[in-house]
Order: sequence, then structure tokens, then C-alpha cells
Amino acid sequence: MKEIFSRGAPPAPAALAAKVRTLAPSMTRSMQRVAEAVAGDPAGCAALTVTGLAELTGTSEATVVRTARLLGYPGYRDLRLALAGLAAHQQSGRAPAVTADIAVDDPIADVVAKLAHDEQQTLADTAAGLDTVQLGAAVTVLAAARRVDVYGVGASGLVAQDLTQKLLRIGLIAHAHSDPHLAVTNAVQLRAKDVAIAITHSGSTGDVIEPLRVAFDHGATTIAITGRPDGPVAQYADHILTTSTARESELRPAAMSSRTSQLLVVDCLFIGVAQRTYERAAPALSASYEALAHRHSPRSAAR
Amino acid sequence: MKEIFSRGAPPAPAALAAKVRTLAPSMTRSMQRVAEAVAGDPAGCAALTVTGLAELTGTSEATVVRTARLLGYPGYRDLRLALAGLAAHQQSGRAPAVTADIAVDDPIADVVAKLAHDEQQTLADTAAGLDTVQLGAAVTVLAAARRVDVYGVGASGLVAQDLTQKLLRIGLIAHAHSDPHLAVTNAVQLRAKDVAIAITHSGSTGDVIEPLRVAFDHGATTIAITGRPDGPVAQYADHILTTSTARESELRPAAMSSRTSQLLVVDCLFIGVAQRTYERAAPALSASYEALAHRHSPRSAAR
DNA sequence: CCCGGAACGAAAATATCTTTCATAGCGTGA
DNA sequence: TCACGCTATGAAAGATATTTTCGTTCCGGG
Repeated sequence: MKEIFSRGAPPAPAALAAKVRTLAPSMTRSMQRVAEAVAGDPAGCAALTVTGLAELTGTSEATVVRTARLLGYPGYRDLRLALAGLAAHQQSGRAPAVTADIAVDDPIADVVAKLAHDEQQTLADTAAGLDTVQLGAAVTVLAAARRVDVYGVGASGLVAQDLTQKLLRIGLIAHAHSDPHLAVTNAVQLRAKDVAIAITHSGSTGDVIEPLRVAFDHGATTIAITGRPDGPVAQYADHILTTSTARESELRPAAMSSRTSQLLVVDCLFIGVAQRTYERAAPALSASYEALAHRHSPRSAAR
Repeated sequence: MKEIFSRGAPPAPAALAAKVRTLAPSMTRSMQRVAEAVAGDPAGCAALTVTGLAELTGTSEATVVRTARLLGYPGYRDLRLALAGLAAHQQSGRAPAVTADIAVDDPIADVVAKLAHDEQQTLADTAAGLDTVQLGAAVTVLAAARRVDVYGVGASGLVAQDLTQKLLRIGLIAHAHSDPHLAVTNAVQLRAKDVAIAITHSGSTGDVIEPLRVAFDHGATTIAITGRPDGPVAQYADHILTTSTARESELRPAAMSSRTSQLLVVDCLFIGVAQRTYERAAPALSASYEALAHRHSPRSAAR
């Protein structure tokens, strides 16, 4: 039997470090060593042959090839080529760094700087890692959807609500569910032409996967927004949108950066759908804007 | 006898076309064909093997290798690597004018790039505009708060919930209110040592200002997170945290970028409070992490 | 017309990459 | 605790790609 690791992911342009982070959890120890070396010194690795890299990381050629596959390349040769490109790339750029972790005794100004920097990084990684083909497909089905259900619990629940609010604004029928029971109850109603979206960073949140499965089984088109494109949630997803996984620290739980990443994806979906349904979306948008204007005190602020 | 062509020249960084022109006169006919192909389409050639390139140019592998040597590389392999780098380089050159507004007919990839860029910009602006003194003061009162109420409606309502979720995680007593009536009802209960936070981009959302006023009148410490530090909400705020206002466009309503900005402020508050109350926050954080671990299916993803 | 020498490519030799396969190790459940 | 099954892993075989070797061809001048 042939070993097939390749996750649909395309050859990847840049942001390899981000991809490594995303895929790291699904890697074995040895593969992680290789991935680490590659992410840490792209230029250096580009100069190495499979054997060289295998020795450097204390593994075997086979493992190196496996890692390359997992990262989305047909083989080591192609990874190496990409590495060379990336090296040339970053050589031109620069890189000072606010990269340090946030510490307990950081002055507040540093916290602001570091947080802002981290979130910017998360955005960049997400944008780089987002599969535009999948995104386009997701937008297409959403634009034609009769009804949209969005599942998310915890922090992702808020993202689900955000998406729902946005879709409602442009005239779609959308609901967010954070109650797993109600979610399943509603999922049963879905059928073709309907869309179900699951949002989960871990990719293995049962409370979110279950309703997605039900929707999937009932013939709805399903979309997963997750940081683990190889997680259980993927089984029931027609389209997978990958969010990035930033390094986390004690003070900065993963949930925090995943939210930033998820929201970017959500925004992309929203804009995409708004574009596709512009005729309907534009009036709906201004209508909701008008309606809200009255909710602000008349002598609205100091001009 | 070995064939030695190499002209002292080192591996060459970029400007390959120039080198080709310089060396052309000293090349034989077949070598010129190869050099031409390479200079004409670096990216394309980088994808080819020696044999491929030999066929493409109607020559032999040996000739290709000779050409690579003449250009200063140890062999074809290295030329190819350099080619890949060069290709990546010139590709990055043509960025999709990322600063432009998002248009109805933008391809999806551009939308992603532009959105990511805009949000990054928003983050930078927010970080730059945030008054660390005010932030520090807000953190101080939050860290000592007996109870925290957060008001926000619409998109800001989700931010309010986000903040609440985070504060709860580190052991504070916090509630988010998006129902103005209930908000006021609760605000009446507040007194000194309690904190009320209003989140409103416009700074003039009556539904949010009203409960803040009530809390203020009852002696609670009040904080406003707003894009209009001079708006009506400021009257009742002891501390004002300013969010940035990014330019908006038809497809990208203000609510969208204000959210990014608000969330950064919220994160800063959270981290700040977590630092100040580290003794209590750290265990609470890991406890909530532990508790959630069980909500994920055990066979979490591949591996 | 013949000769010397450079240009060139076919094919051998080598290096590199990929696949196969057997084994060691690890977690799981009895 | 121990056996079991399954995954991870590297050694080595197998396939490709690259480099080298070497003979042939093609020219230009005697």
C-alpha cells in the first residue's frame, strides 16, 4: 500500500513557517525535527541534499521525504526548490523582532506592542495559508445558499455569531448555534442548497462536529473553518478553510490568536459573498446602515 | 582531460540576464540556446530537469551542464536552485496594489490580501494610538474589581462577550449585556469597586451610554472603549481607551475594522489584568484549559 | 582531399531522490 | 502486567536525475 500523506494543500508560496506550525501537530517526532530545521533555516536547508538534511536532523531520507510530502510538495526536490525561492525572498526583506513571548513583568506598553505584532503575524500567516480555491468554492455555495447554519462553541461561538451577523446584513438567512443540542435539531432540517459551517480551532470539538455531520448526512454543503485541516472535522467538510496556529504562551492561550485568524477568514467569506451577490447585497447593506443611524444620539459626538 | 569552463565568477545572486549577455560571445551555438531559454523564462526552466531543458532547447544534457558551469555554477542543480530563487523574487515584485479599496470585481486572492493588509494596518494604528497610561489605569481598576459589567450592542456586543469570556477565565466576575434594559437594570446594582465597560465604535450609541451613565452615577468606575474619545460616551467614562478608525468602503463597513481594533484593546486589557493577578489567573487559566480538553474527541486528529 | 581541433551528444558513471520493507517502539485494552 | 496491534522509522533496494566520459561530427585551413 502506498503511503499518502499529502493534504490537498498546494505547493505553498511563502509563509512556510506558518504551514509548519499548522501541520506540526499531525507530524511524528522525527518529522517535526525536519520541519523545524526547514522552518528555522530555509536557506541552509536548500543547500542540502536529502541525505544531508537527514543527517543534520538525525533522521533518515525517508522521513525527510515524508515531511516534504506532508508540507504539500510532491517530493523533497520540490520542497528544496521552494526553499531556495523563500531564501532569496527573505534575504531581501529584513527582520528585527518583537518576537519575544509576553512575560508576567512586561510593562504595559510592551504588551501592546507584542500583542499587536503577534496578531499582525497571525493575519499574515492566515492570508498566506488560505487556499483561495477552497475559499472561492465556499463563497460560491454560500452565495447560492437557501439557508446557512453556523456552529461554534466557546470563543469560536463569537466568531460564528460575527459571521451570522454579517451574512444577515446582506440578505442571507443565517443562524449561529452554540447550543449543541439545538444545533443538531436544526441541522436535521438542512438539505441540498443549504450550507452548514463549523468553526473549531482544534478541529476536534465534538459539539461542533456532530451538527456538521448531521448536516452533511442530510445533503447540505458543509464548510469547516479550522486550524487542523487534518482533524476529525475534516471528514464531514466539503470545503476546508485553514486558519493559522500562532505559537501560544502561558499568558496568551491559543484561543486568542485563533480568533484573529478565524475572523479574517470570516471577513473574506463575507466580502466574497457580498461581491457575488452585489445586486442584492449593496441595498441590504445600506438599508441596515440607515436603520442603525437612528440608534445614535442625534447630536452625535463632536463632529 | 576535464572540461573547465568556469570563469572565476561566483554563483551570481540575481541579474542573470546580464550575465548571459556578457558571456554570450564566449558561448557556442547550443549553449547560447540554453542560456537564452534560461534568461527568458527562469521560472519555467526551474521546473525542468536537465533532460527536460536539453530537449526544450534541442540540445543534450552535457551542453546544459556546460552552460551552467559557464554561468558560474558548480552544476545544473545549483543553477536550478538559483533560478527558483530568482523566480520567487520577480513574482513578489508585482503585488496586487494592496492599498487600494476592495472592488466588486476583485479576484478572491486580492480580497484576502487586501483584507489582511487592512487589518494589519488597523492593528498598527490602534497600538500606536492607545494611551498606555489610560490602559494601565483601566487594568488596575479591573484587577481590583469586585464585579465587571460590559455593555455592547451589535458587532460591539460580540467584543463585549469576548472580553467577558476572557475575564471569567481568570477568575473575575464579569457579565456582558447587549440588552439595554437588562443592562440598565444591572447597572443599578453597581457601586464603588465595581467596573462598567462600554464598547461603542461611534461613541454615541445610546443603548450603551445609558447603562454606563447609570453605573457612573452609582459610583462604579467606568471605562469606555470607543473610536470617538470626544463622543457622548466620554462624559461618563473615568478611563477612555481609543480604538482606531480605518477608512471604510462600500463593501467594507466601519464595523468590520472597528472590531479588529476593539479586540486588540480587549486583549491588552486581558493580558494586563492576567499579569496583575498572576497568582490567581495562572491556575484559573490552566483549570479552564483542562476542563475543555475533555470536550475534544480523544483520538484527536491524525498521527 | 586530408588533418586538427572544437562542438556536441549518446551513453556510462555517479549522485540524488523515492519507495519498499522489516523492525523497533508505543499506546491500548484485556 | 503483558500481549496485541498499529505507527513510526530507517536501511536498503529501486528509480531518476545529474555529471562525466568518450566517440563522432562538423569546419576551416593546408
